[in-house]
Formats: sequence, structure tokens, C-alpha cells
Amino acid sequence: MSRRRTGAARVKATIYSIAKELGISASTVSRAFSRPDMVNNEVRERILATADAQGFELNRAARGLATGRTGLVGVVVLDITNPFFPPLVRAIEHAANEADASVLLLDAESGGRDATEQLKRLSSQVDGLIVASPRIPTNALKEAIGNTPTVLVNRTISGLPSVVCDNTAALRQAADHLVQLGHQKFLLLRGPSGSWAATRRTAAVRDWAKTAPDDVELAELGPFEAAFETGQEAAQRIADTDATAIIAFDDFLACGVIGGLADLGISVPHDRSVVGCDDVLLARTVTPQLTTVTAPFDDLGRRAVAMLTDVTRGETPGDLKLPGSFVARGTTADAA
Amino acid sequence: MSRRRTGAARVKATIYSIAKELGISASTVSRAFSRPDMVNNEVRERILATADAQGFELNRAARGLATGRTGLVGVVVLDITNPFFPPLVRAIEHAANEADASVLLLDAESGGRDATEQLKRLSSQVDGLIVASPRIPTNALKEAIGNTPTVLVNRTISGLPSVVCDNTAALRQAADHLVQLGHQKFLLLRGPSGSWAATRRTAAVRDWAKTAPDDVELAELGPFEAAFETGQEAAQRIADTDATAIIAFDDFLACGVIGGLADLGISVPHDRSVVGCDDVLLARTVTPQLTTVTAPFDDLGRRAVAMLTDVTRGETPGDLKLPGSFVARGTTADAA
DNA sequence: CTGAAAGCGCTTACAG
DNA sequence: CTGAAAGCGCTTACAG
Repeated sequence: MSRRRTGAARVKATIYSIAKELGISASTVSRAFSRPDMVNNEVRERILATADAQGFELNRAARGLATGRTGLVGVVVLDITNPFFPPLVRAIEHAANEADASVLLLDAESGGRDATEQLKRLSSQVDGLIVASPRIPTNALKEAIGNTPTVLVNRTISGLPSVVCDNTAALRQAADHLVQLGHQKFLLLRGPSGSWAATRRTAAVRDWAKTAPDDVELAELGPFEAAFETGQEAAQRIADTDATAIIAFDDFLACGVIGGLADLGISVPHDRSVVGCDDVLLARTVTPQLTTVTAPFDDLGRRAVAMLTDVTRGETPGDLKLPGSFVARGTTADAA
Repeated sequence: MSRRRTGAARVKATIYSIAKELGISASTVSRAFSRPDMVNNEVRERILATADAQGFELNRAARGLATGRTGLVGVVVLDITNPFFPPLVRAIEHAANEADASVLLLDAESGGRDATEQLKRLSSQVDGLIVASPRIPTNALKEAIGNTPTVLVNRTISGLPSVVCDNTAALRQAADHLVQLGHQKFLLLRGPSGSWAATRRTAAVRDWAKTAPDDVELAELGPFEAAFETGQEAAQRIADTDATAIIAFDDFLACGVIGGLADLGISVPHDRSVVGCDDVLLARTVTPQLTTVTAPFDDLGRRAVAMLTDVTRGETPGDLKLPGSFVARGTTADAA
């Protein structure tokens, strides 16, 4: 379309076609885009104008071949369908765009193929990787990424930088909040075994229990998959306990529990209080809204991209912890 | 890592390093990957083996520069955070992977920048575009994509192929279902004006009403944004009507309405019945589960990719309609 | 089925 | 600040 703007620009616009029209060298045209400060102001203006007129779009493949960089960051998520990931992906995309990079998405579960195989292919196509995929085994992951700069999200592997959400303090707050509401019998629903987040959250709640008032009792159930159905199915077992305060691994599980309890005629927060974790979309679209711990998705994504940039520059960032924050909503109330 | 597997492979693995080790030409090595059937079986085997030993990964930028194709398909979504899109993106990604392509994701709302600008940049980086972004104005969209092969999802623009979900039949079924439950007073909550889906759904329900039993009355409210809060805020207005059967533009709106009604002490499905549309994750994680119309995400994505392949081949596919299907769950019941 | 060679459109060290 | 030239790693028409 834009090619028709000028009569001269019948051919595909390249740095050469621009150079020719302006009677200058392609090197200069190239520099006008890759290192603008290296070229004379006025010349640059004319180049940009001509580029525009010709409908020039820099050929990324050519640049990539010449520089060895693709301008792409690979984002690997466990399952884009899990509402935890979209806000993260969006934040990453936003940050990447600001750095003039694009996001190559890989849904680790979407492939018929082995996720590791796919990851390996991906690695060679991107400048760096942001991996938010708690399930890929450490060794497979390490092998697949080779020496592609990588930042982990919500997972730690020695030797790789990571940015994680630390909910320890927020979970303590959540528990304290329940104590203030008069709860004494607590039930922790543990997350999937082998999940980094699950381990941390369990530890946080147990640690809290040690310093809790004497009349507080903490029981546990699990591990559970982080899924609605899982929570729903667990409702009976939960109802069989005398716990009034339930701390679920995540929002999914929490919502499932609430649904399952409802089926049993047990009402939240009237009969039991439930708190989730992550504050995914779900948490605000159930009625009543879920009391939970908010994950700082924006920051997680932003910082992950920033760290990746550092790695690319040869720096060796450490691990970064961002705190989640407790938010009391409708599923916690006075102990019955 | 893999470079260290053989002593010879100190240098970066390329078709040349492989050719050299094997004493053959780079052309043959190249063909072993790009057109395997053109090279002798045994030779190909040796090439593949050596490639593996050297840790060779085909340089996509170089291939892209040579062929003019990137192996990338751009996927533009309105808002990845809206649960309608992730299942679609996943299906697209899956299908693209099978065609040996990767997905470049663009969240139309994620940019500080103009979505159109971003789209334009994206276009030049991909072999084709799948656009599921109902908001970008037609003209801006057309200009931005230039002559990049494009397939639209859930939107039609003359001159561009599209795959859309047609819920007409399913919505009629939903309405009939409500009639069978004894409902007579219907209320349609219309979706955002200018939205393709909203227009279609409104038409479907109105058409149904024309052929409905005489004692059925259809009132309307709207347009509404497809958001939980919007539904919540509309609850009072809805409660003020005498409608017992509420057909919401989509699941979000429906869930919001249910939440808002609950706040007013009105219970769904006891006092009113509500049906949504799309069957996003949300629909199955609320209690009771939402009666709604399921969108065939997998097919939408799969077909979109297939059509894009066709366009790339120079074919001109038409518009494809895939039907949604009605699913009765917990938010519809006998008229009070 | 295989090889030699040109070309894809950039970047950048080098020289000026 | 600018230009000439080599190089990035593939693909493919052409000749054999």
C-alpha cells in the first residue's frame, strides 16, 4: 500500500533504495536506524522522511543475521489458560515492547510435542527466555535452554536468576486476620508437591502457626492440584474437620472448596472462612469476592524483563523477591 | 554445552561446519533440513547425526533472510487478561507449532503505544497475522496490516477472511430452555456497541423472540461493557424489571449480574435465571456454575491457523462460521 | 542427487 | 560524520 505513495518506490524499500534516492551510502541509512546519534541530524531527518515515504520497514531477519540478536524474548508459561499467567504475560509483553522487543509465546502444555523439545527450538530463536513454568524438570530445563540468557519467574534454580513472589508476610497477615475474627481451628490445603510456590506457602503457614496464640490449631490436607474441581471434591473431607478457617494453596483451590462446601449446604463465610492466594481474576468475580493474597503481576513481569536485559549484558543478577499483599474481602468473617 | 560433545565442534555449528566435517557441500547440508527428500537417504542420516553431535540449531534469521519468511505468526488479542482469549491463543499456538511456526503475541491493550503502530511493526516480522481484537478500528487495522496475510477471529471485515463463532442457534436453544422452565419475561443485556459479537447476539435473541410463544416478552437493557463490575452495577436496574429470565451478552456480564443481584438479596437461580455466553473459565468456577453457550475455542484457533496457511499459499478462503453450543448448568431453573 | 555461486538486507570495523 | 566492503548463515536457480 504505502509503496504506492511515491512513484519512485515501486521496489521493496530497503536501506539501499533509501540510500539511492538520497544519493548517500547504505551505511549511513543503516546507522540512522541502528545508531541514530552517529549520523548528522539533518541527514537523519531526510532519511527518516524518505523511509516513511517509501514505506520502509527494517528487516528484522537481516538485522538479526548481522547482529546475532533477534529482538525476541521467549516467554514460557505452564498454561496460558491458568489465569495466573495472562497478567504476567501482559506485563512482560508491555515491558518488552518498551525495550523494542517482541514476545514469542510458548505454552508448555499446548504442544503435542515434548515441551523440552519445543523449548530447545525456542531458545535458538530468541535473545532471552523468561520461564514461568513450574513443572518442567530442572535438568530438562537447564539442558533445553543451553546458554540462552534466562530469567525464572516464581521458581528458583541455582545458577539462574529469578524473580519470585514471596507471600510469607502476606500469608501471616491473612492468618492473623483470621485469628482476629475469632478463628482457632485452622486448616491448610497444601498445593501440588514439587511446586516451588506450594513449598513456600506451606512453610509460611507452618512458621506462622509456631508463633500463633496457644489456642490456635493448624491441621493440614493435601497435596492438592491447583484446580477448581480438586477443591470441590475435597469439600467433604474439609467439612469433616472442625476447622473454621481454611487457607487454600491458591484461588482456584479456594473457589473450588467454596463451591464444594456450598453443595454440602455449608456457606462461606457464614459457616467457614476461606482465603486463597494469587488474586487471579477469578478471585474478584466470585460472589462473595475472595479474601486472598495479591501477587504483584506487573512488577514480576517488569522486573523479569529488566533482569533479562541485565543477563544479556553479561551481568549476573541474583534472585529478586517481591512481596504479595493480603487483601481482605468477602470470604472471611467472624468464627461461627 | 552441546558444543563440547565433540572435540572438533569448538566453533559455532553451521551448515558449513557440518559440511566440512563430512566433506560435502553446504548446499547439501542445507537441503537436508529445508528439503530432505532432495538428498540421498544415507547422506541425510549422516548430516543429521553430525548436526546433532555439533549441537546445530538452524539459524532462523538466516533462513528468514534467504526465504523471506520468518516462521512466525503474529497473534493479536484485545486483552490477554480476558479469559476468552487464552484458550484461543493456546489453540493457535498448538496449531502453529504443528506447522513448525512460532507465535508472536501482541496484546492490543498492553502497549503504552498506539496499538496500530505496534501492529504495523509486528506485521513486518511475521508471515501472517491472526487478529482477535474487536476494538481496533477497521481502517486502522487495514492500514496497519498492509498486505500481510491476515485472518480475523470473531470479526468480519470485507476483503479479509475470518473465522467466527456463530451462537445464533445456541442462543435460541438457551431461550427455548428458559421457556420450558416456565419463564415468560425475558431481559436481554446487550453487549458493547460496535462489537461484532454483540450485534450478532442481539439479533439472534430478537429473532428468536419473534417466533417465541405469544406470552413471552422480551425487554432489553444496554449496551454494557463486557465486565464483571458492569454487570454488578446493573443489578439494581435489572431487579427493577419484572424479568425472570436474563440473557447476558457474555459470561462476565452474567457473573457480575449474579453477584450484584446477590448483594440485593436476590438469588440465582432461585429468584431469577441467568445465562451467559462464551463459557470462559469463569463460567465453571462460579457457584452455581453458569448456564451458557460454549465457544469452540480449539476449532476457532485451529481453523484460523489453517486458513492463514491457505492465504499464505495465495488462496482466498472465505468466511467460516463455527457454531457455539448451549450448555445448561446451575444458573437457570424453574420460573419462580 | 550434488556443488558452486549469488543473493537475501542488514551491521560494523576500518579508513577517511 | 560518512563510505566501501566484508560478513552474518541460510536458500535456491543453475549446471552437472
